Amino acid sequence: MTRAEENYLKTIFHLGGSSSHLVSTNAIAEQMETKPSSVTDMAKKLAEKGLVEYTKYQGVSLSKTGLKTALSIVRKHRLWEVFLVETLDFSWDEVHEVAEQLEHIKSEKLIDRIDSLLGYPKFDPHGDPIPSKDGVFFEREQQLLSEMKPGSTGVCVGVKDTSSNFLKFLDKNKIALGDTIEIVEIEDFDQSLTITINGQNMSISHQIANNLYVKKQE
Amino acid sequence: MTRAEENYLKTIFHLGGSSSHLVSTNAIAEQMETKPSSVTDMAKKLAEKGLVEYTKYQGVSLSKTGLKTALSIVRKHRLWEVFLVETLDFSWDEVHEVAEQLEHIKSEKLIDRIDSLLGYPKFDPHGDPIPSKDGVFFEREQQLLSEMKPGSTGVCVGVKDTSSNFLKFLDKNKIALGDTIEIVEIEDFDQSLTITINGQNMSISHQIANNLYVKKQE
DNA sequence: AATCGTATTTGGACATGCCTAAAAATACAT
DNA sequence: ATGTATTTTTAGGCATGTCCAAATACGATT
Repeated sequence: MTRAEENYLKTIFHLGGSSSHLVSTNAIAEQMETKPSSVTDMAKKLAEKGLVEYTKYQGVSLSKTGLKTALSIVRKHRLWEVFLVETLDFSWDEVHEVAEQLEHIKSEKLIDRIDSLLGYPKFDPHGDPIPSKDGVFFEREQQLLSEMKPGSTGVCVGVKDTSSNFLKFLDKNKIALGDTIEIVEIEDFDQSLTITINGQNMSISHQIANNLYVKKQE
Repeated sequence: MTRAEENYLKTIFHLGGSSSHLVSTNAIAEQMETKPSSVTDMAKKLAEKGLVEYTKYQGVSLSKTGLKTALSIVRKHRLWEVFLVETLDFSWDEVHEVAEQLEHIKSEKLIDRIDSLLGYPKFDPHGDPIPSKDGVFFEREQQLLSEMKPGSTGVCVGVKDTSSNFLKFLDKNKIALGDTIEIVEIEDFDQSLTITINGQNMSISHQIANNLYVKKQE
């Protein structure tokens, strides 16, 4: 299993290509910043190896073993992210790049020991769930802050955009996972929100709210 | 800097190719388990990039920047080995393979934090010195146990052979770095040694003694 | 059902890093 | 000094993974 193959499987997984949902050549190319023709080549190769199902002009989806492989890479990526933040004091906006490299290290013992060192975390620093050794993970009940109604309350559980810029913005405004947010009001003309967080009122744009996952409080 | 380039530089360093000492194509090929013709190709490429000096039919040696790069890879390899043993409870005979992969991770911050986490160790689990960030390291005063005279005493400081087999042998016989060894006698016909270690007498073959570094005690 | 525009695939090409087989240079004999 | 053995290089090829440009298929519209 080469690094390129692993990256393709991971991307297909992130684009929802599990359980026979088809992902288009174009979508993969865009996500990976490569060309559709390269994707076609790799699709053939992965299909050959039984890691994806591929139908010409239709798209690809992960096979059972393909999904298993993808999950193990995602697991490694997210565990390394936790390690970088928890053990080495990286901030959550600088872990992605390094984890992209570390996720390809081949040693089951290594990742299991890291898992144990960290106390078997269930979520990574961005709130994404970490698959267990045997590929099980819980999709947490969540929705975008932008989908909530005024008057409702939620706990911040994850981010959709994991770009450094967005994460730094959250840091600067003291918005962190675990914080409780109440929606006070939504402006009609630009969809911006007034929220209460940590006892303070503040205004955030629709774009921000559209990239923050919250868990609705009853 | 590709992974292959890094591996070549590391190998040249280990074969003593610093400070204008020439290393032969064949030696590199053998060490890397590849063919001499491949080495020639890479030698040209590295010379092109200014990382080695290369004269046809003579051999290669590291340039200043080549040495710097090699040292940074060796530093990373050895720090990761310490991390695996100290933090993740790997045994010293199973760290090499994984460290071979980890040494290629590109993140200065990562390795510096690992260094700090470990308390800036000076030696790796096999007793090899760890270069500092700016490439400085101390070659410890040492000699092979097989070169010592009967009646002399030394402290075990390193291993020459780092193969899993040899290291497991040492474990099994309770020989560890830091132990004091006294040479009682050397057999004439097979060069085997009788030594006192941890208050016990034992016999070891010449081959074993030829792979153990000790520091002579005055 | 024909057409237009987009998505996808094909064919040909390139860089990297490796290989084999043959040629060239060097080293070592006598 | 000359021939032989060894080392090293060259030449040509192969696999991986990428790209571009051209050809092809799809699907939405009419």
